[in-house]
Amino acid sequence: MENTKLNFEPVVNVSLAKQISERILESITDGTLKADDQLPTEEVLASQFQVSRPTIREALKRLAAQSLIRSRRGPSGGTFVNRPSIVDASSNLSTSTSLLVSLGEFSIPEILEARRGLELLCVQHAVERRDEAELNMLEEELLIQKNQSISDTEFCDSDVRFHRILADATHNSVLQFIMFSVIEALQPIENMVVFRVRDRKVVISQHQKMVDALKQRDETSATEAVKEQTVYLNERFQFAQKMRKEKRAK
Amino acid sequence: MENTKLNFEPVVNVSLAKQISERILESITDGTLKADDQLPTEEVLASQFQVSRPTIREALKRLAAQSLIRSRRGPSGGTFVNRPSIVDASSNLSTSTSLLVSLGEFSIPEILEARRGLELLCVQHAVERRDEAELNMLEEELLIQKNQSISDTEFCDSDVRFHRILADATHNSVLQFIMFSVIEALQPIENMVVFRVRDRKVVISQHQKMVDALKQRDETSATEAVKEQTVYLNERFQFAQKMRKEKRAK
DNA sequence: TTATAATATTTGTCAAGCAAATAAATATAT
DNA sequence: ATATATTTATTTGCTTGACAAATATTATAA
Repeated sequence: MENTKLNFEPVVNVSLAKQISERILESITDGTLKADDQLPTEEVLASQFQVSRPTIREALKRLAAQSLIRSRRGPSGGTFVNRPSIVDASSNLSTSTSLLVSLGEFSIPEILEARRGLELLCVQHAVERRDEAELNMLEEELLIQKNQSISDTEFCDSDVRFHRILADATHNSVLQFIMFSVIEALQPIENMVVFRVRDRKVVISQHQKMVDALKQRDETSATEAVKEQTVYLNERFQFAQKMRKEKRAK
Repeated sequence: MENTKLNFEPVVNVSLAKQISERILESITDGTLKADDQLPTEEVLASQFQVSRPTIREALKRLAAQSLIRSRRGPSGGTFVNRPSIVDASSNLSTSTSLLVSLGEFSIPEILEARRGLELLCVQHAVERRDEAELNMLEEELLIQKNQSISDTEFCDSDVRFHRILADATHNSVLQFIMFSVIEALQPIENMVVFRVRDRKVVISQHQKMVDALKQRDETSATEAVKEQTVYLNERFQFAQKMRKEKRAK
């Protein structure tokens, strides 16, 4: 028979630092701690939580790793709550996505499929909302890409920027947030696998078609260009894979 | 005139802990450290990096915060590299997305627009790839939702699960990854703003339509259902906002 | 042979203090 | 009187040394 009187709370087997970081995180999410608010000094926190300073520091480092807080030394220094920027969150997302990619949790076809869908989504909105500044920036990148003397790395960097501008042109920060991370995390392997074999000119012509379509607010044409590029990348990827297989067979 | 001889490297002004965590992260991303590999003990790391143990611990905590490593005490204990799971990465993403949401970096219309696009993308693939198990799970959730005696919280939880199954049915782990986080992070505010006013029956009928469409692999109907739901949620949101405004005017 | 106890190893935590950065207050020189 | 340099106080950054707690291995005893 169960003893209903003995309804103990589970004994915490979580490190103090983790508990503390979670408590502070809670204060941030529930609004008790707002952006740019100052936390008590480490010493005060230590006495409040009844732990030592190193333990407090470990807890703070956990939060700093997520760029939720920042610290500065000196008087009027201390630890402050960060205004969480989309850029910071994106870069965090990128690193974890990159890791998932590099450890093979995502397959290349899956990635290409996802990118295709997301990018189609982006251009649909971008066609409606793009402004002159974005068009100019896209043209600028195109100019860089057309310059045949640039290195592969420079070309890839410009490619990433191009697609980021495309995401910006949606004027939807949620889509921007997702696309920033996805592009940055997924582009490297795309390039590694696909890029060496593909012809820059084809990619440039597809980019040109996108820019033209955006200029004329022609959704059909923009969509077509994205699809063309995905198909092309897919082909190149298949080809690269076949090459590798043959090389291994030798 | 510049002295080209004096081409100093910039003096590092980054904390030791951060530098160390970055070095270890590098080892993980470049494959030197593989999943489940054991790191040297804290003491060894301390002597390798020529710093104290607390500093090493701060560095490790940064990595632990991103669930990149885990630690266990005792002999044959130590610190190990985590196999990065999509679930872990998703939950990390969710927390940072939630934060961006709660601090108003994303507006509700933006969120709804993004969700609409992403969900349309999902059902397009789900229609083709869904299997019997997923259909059954969706039906199960529908049954729960139809039960009028459940609480609002239970209904919302089921709603989240429903949309997660929808993402699973794409059989694309990249899309799953993105949708898991987006759904989890964005649903709460959707519910907060939208749910109290909306009629469960409408939502259920939309869900039913999605399931039916998936069953018959009818993309048009599935797409329609998603659009219907988005439009409905948008209306409810507008209404809720209007209500609040009038209340404030009183 | 099996159960129990001792032991060694490794992370978790603490204590106390010095180092370094930095803003504010103070002193000094012009 | 103003500008500049110096001191000082405060706060994080980091170190040393130590003990506690968990836990696998080994040794011991029934």
